[in-house]
Order: sequence, then structure tokens, then C-alpha cells
Amino acid sequence: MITIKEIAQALNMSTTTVSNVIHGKTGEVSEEKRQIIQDYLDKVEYVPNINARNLAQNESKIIGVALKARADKYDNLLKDPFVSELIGAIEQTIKNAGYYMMLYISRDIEKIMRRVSTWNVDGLILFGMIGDDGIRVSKKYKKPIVCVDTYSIEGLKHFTNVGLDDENGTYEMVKHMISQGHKKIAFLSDNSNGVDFARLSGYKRALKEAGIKYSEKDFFKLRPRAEEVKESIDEICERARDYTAIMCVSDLYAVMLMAAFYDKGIRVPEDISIAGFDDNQLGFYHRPALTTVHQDVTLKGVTAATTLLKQINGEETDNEIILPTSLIIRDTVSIPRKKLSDLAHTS
Amino acid sequence: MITIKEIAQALNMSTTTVSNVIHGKTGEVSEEKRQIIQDYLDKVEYVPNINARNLAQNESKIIGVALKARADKYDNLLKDPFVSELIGAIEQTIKNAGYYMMLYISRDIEKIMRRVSTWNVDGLILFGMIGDDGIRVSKKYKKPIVCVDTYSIEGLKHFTNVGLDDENGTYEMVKHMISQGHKKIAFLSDNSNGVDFARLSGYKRALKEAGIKYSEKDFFKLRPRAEEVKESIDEICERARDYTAIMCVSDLYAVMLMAAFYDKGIRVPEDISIAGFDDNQLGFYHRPALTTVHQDVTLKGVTAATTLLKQINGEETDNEIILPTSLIIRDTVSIPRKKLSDLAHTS
DNA sequence: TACAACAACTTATGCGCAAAAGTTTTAATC
DNA sequence: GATTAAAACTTTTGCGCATAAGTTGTTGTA
Repeated sequence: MITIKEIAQALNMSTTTVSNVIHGKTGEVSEEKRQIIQDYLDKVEYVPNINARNLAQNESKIIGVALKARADKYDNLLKDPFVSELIGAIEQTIKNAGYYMMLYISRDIEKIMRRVSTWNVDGLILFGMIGDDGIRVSKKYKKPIVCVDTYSIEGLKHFTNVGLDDENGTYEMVKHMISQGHKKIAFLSDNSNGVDFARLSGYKRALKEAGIKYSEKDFFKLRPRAEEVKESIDEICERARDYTAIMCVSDLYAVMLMAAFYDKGIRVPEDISIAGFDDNQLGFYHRPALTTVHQDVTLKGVTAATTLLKQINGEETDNEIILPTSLIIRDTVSIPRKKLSDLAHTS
Repeated sequence: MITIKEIAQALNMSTTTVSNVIHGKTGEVSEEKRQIIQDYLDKVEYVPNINARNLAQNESKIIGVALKARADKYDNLLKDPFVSELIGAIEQTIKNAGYYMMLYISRDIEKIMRRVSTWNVDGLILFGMIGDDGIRVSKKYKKPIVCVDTYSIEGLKHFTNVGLDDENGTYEMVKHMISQGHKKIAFLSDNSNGVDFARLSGYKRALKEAGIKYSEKDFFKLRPRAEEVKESIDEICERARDYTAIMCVSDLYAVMLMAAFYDKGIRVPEDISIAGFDDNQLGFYHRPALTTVHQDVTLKGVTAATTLLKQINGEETDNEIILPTSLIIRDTVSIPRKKLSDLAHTS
């Protein structure tokens, strides 16, 4: 690792002159010397030591990206293509602005914040719901923070949030189902927090608007742990007999459910209609192709990153940016035939 | 950001004493003082400035993870769940060893190496095939490098490689197909480099062993660009009429192909058998469930990370670590009925 | 009683860089 | 040709930390 000092000595100049050339401060250096130094820099392939630079400048050019770890809870959520698409979009965006990305996976907001301090990161993108506790912890750090898909239970609004119109997404889809003639529509999810809560709300609003009464048992709660999932899905298939359509909180769950239906000889959409949410490969290549709610994950990542970069530069940004969804009508939602329970004795 | 100096002043001690307590050098400090300092550290929630520390120690505690960008080439590969699973595994492993992860996505090995120098990273994990040029460029940097899934065309072996027994994976699968009675077996891929080359070789070996002659036209080359993929797949479906089975280089391609077959009314596995490679969600939830070659991506990530950590610590490691595959027999490979071309006039 | 040997400290230095402050040279003005 | 200003430099300082080198005080030993 060649240093500025070494270069200065070799050229018999001062370090400041070299430093000025490196930073393109042409006003301070004669063209003649600039050329000499530049040539030398190119020759030795000078690369700055960023630790020294950061220390001197009290900045880091690092953007931290913290993902809430879920791998310990569910076995397969880190395989989520959503995550890599989001990360990819963020990385591309910040790289173009000269920033570096440090990735951290944890559920512990305190640990995340400790790391933020340690590295003196210039900004932080938090993905996944941080609790209201987390919001409180994070308030201490003056660095800009942008959250992605974060809902506050207590309604706290301390950070910028880039989210999706989750509520409206399911609302539109369930409205579509209703327009097809469905009246018995269930909602499938594994919890009722954050994003799932918003999607549930949209579902309820559509029901209400159509004068359909929602009851607790219309909520199908999937237990996604590997050791329970099979049993849980079977149970849901059983409960599904009284319904003609199921609004799933994600494409993954829609596809999981359809696989179970297939195995039991229940046809989609002839016997029951299914809709997903996210619009990823899983539904796109499924046959029948999944009717789903589209979200633009790349846009989400880019938006989160550009918003954070603005804040780092001291610009004002909206406090909440809600991206729209759109309906992708494919083949898994059709007109209702009959309730599954009517088929019960034919199979 | 409170500094050691400030703490030392507040406590009327020297910075060295404080530093010693921070580093647990108990031999140097009396228990009494240690307690006082420790309490104070806890109270003010001291967090070291890692830039200063790195500068002083000439290390970084950073492990760089470079992914070869493919998003510009294909539109959907950054959505690959493989990537997030791999990253997740690496992150978890290095975090436990006290390292941080800097993520970089680029196709340009020079840029990657420039960053490696800039940040003085302690080690690097390269994912995806770096060309032989890349190997030469990287040789200049003395830092340990571990590659994942890298094949050298020229047979260069400069870095540790964590790979998969790709060749044997397809070999076993094609052998399985042959044992089911298949004789006309095609291979589907989008290129013939690196991993794909190895998988192709295994396929060829199985054919050869069974006395089946391989010809160029048995290689189905998919053009994965978004604007071409539909046409390309249709063409492949047409060529598939002369075959009874297709070995696909990935689960994704298997599922894409099956979707196209479905749309054309061609049944899997009744009319044609399909096998994938990777064993991800796409095939797992497909119906009929995809017969495929399993690889343990998490293990790949963990292995790469632990190997790199060993090298950083100066330990010897194997130069090449090849992980095994296993056959996952599900429902898309069965005995051959007849060639698709025989069905041509019935539909 | 002298003096090692060691424990328990403090002072001083340097990591590589940026930038403030200081110095010399050159050009411009009257 | 003196004065001033601007250009083109250099010297110095400090970012926060780790650590080498130095200092003091205490104990044990002959």
C-alpha cells in the first residue's frame, strides 16, 4: 500500500500538493506539477486508505443495510428472492453515489445501532418491522435512517418510511374477487403485524364495502415452522372447504397452498380461487399462473436508497413514501363454482 | 461519539489504561481501577471508532463479498434466492467471528480489487466465475481470497475454491433417467461456461457410459434475455418433440420450461420427463413436484466463510473444497411413454 | 541495605490522510 | 520600483486508537 507521503517523497513535493491533485483541486496546483503527480499516481496505482480518510474527515461513505434476521424463526425466509432484489437495487444506487454498503443481519436493534456507531456509517436502511422499542433506541443516533416496510404499532413516525400501499393492494384484489362473484373469501397469513396487518385491513375493507361480514374464522393462520407447516397447511385445506376464494398474504403462501390443494385433488381455480401478493417468479411460473398483487421491489430499493442519500446531503425528503401496487390478473381467480364442502363426498 | 481520551480525562487516568481495560488486558491494570473504568465505559456506552482502530492496527475486520452482477444481462437473476441464502450464510458465519461484511456487486474484477485495497479488507469471497484475467489481476493482492463456484478455463488454481460436484450431480440424474428407460435426453442451459460446463460434462458422461451418442443438437441453448426468452422457449419446445427427457441446468429453467409445456398442453412427466438442478422453492412447490439435484447453499456459504477465516488466521486449508450433491426424486421424471413427435398430430 | 524484579501506571509516537495555517514566488497595479 | 494580491507551494496539526518506550512505586531476595 503506497501512501501519499511516499509519493510526495519520491517526487520531492509536499503531501498537500499530492493530496490536492488527488482531490482535483486544480486551482491550487500548477498544471505542470499536476501532470507529473497524476502520472505518478496512475503509475503506482495509488489507492487511498479509506480508514485514514474517514478518520480525518469524520465520515465513512458507508451505508448500513440491516435486515431483520428471520432465518432462526422460519427456515426458508432468507431464500426469499425479495431480499436479494432489494439489496441489489440498494447497492447499485449507493455505489453510483460513491457509497459503500455494509450488510448486517440481526433481529437486535441495539446491536445494529452499536454497529452504526462503531463504523460511523453515514446512513442506515432498515428492512422489516422494527418495533416501537427499536424506534426509541434508534432515536439516539443522529444519522439518517430510512425504513423499508415498517409499520409502527403505536403510530410512532420518527424515521422516513418507504412502503407499499399494502392495504390498497389486497383491497383491490379482494374487490376483484367479489366482482367475480365470490362471497366466501378467506385471508391466509402467518401473523397479523406490520405488512400483514395492512394487507389484512385492505381485505377487510373490501369485504365491508360489499356488505360481507368478516369473522375471526375467515383468518387462516399458517404456522410456518418447518416442523409444523405440513400439519398447518392440511388444517387450512380442511377449513377451506367452506370458502370459494382465498386471499394469500404472499405469493409463497399462495403457491404452498396450491401445492397442497393439488395433492388433495382440489383444482385451482375450478374448485377454489387463489390470489397472491408480491408478484415473484414463484407465481409467474406456476400453472395455472398466479393472479396476484404486483409490487416493484427494485423501485422500493432504489427509492429507499435515493431518499437516504438525499437526507445525508441535507436535503428535505417526504417522511413517508408509499409505492403503488397493481393487479396482475392471471389464471387462479375465476368465477366461483361451488363451495368445496359440496364436493366433499365426490372425491 | 465519546473517545478514549475523553474517558481518560474524565477519570483522570491515561488513555493506555483505559485502552487496556477495553482490550481485557487484566494483567496491566489493578482490579480496582479496572472496575471503575469498566463501569464508566458501560455508563457512557463507549463504542470504539473502528476507522481509528483499523488505521492503528492495519487491519479492517471487513470481509468483502463480491457478487458478479448479472442483472444487466438477465433481468431476473438478482431475484435469485440462491444469492440471498448464500449471503445470509456468509454473514452469520463471519459475524460470529467478529467480522463485518461489505457487499459489492460488479462484473469488473479490477473495480472489486480496487475496493479491496481501499478498504484494506482482511479477505474476500468471490461469487461466480471470475475469468482467468480476473485471477491474474487478483494475484497482486496478498489478501486471502475464496471463490465460490469458480471454474478456470485455463485451469489456473490460484485461489481456494468452494464448489459443488456439479459434474457428478447431472451424471447421477441422467443415469437415473437412463435407468428409467430414457434414451433421447436433451440438456438445457444458456451457456457452456463454468458451472454449466461442468453440469453438461456430467450429462455427457452418463450418456457415454450408457452407449448413447451425444450430438450438438442435444444441447438446447436458452436465450434468457427478457425480450427473447419467449421465442427461445417456444423454439426449444419444438425441438423437444424428438426427446423423452430434458436435463435442465437449473430449477428455474426446468420450471420455465414446464410452464411452456403446460401452456401447449404437453404433460410432464407423462409426455416428457424433466429434471432440474439446485433444489429450491421453485421446484419444491411446483406440481408435479420437480425431480432435481440438491445442493446445500447454506453449507456452501458457511464453508466459504469458515475457509476464508482460517486463511486469515494463517491456517492451512484445502485448496479446493467440493461439496456433494444428492438426487431428489420427485414427480417429473418417469418412464418414457413415447416421443413427443408421435403426439404431434393428436393435439 | 542494596537492588533486582515486577506491577501499575504515564508519556510519546505513529498509522495515512485532510485541511488549517504559514511561507515563498510570481504577477499585477499604480 | 514599491506595494499588493494572488498563485503555488510547504509545514503543521489533529482525527482516535494501539502500543512501544519510559516512569514510578512496591515487593522479595541475598
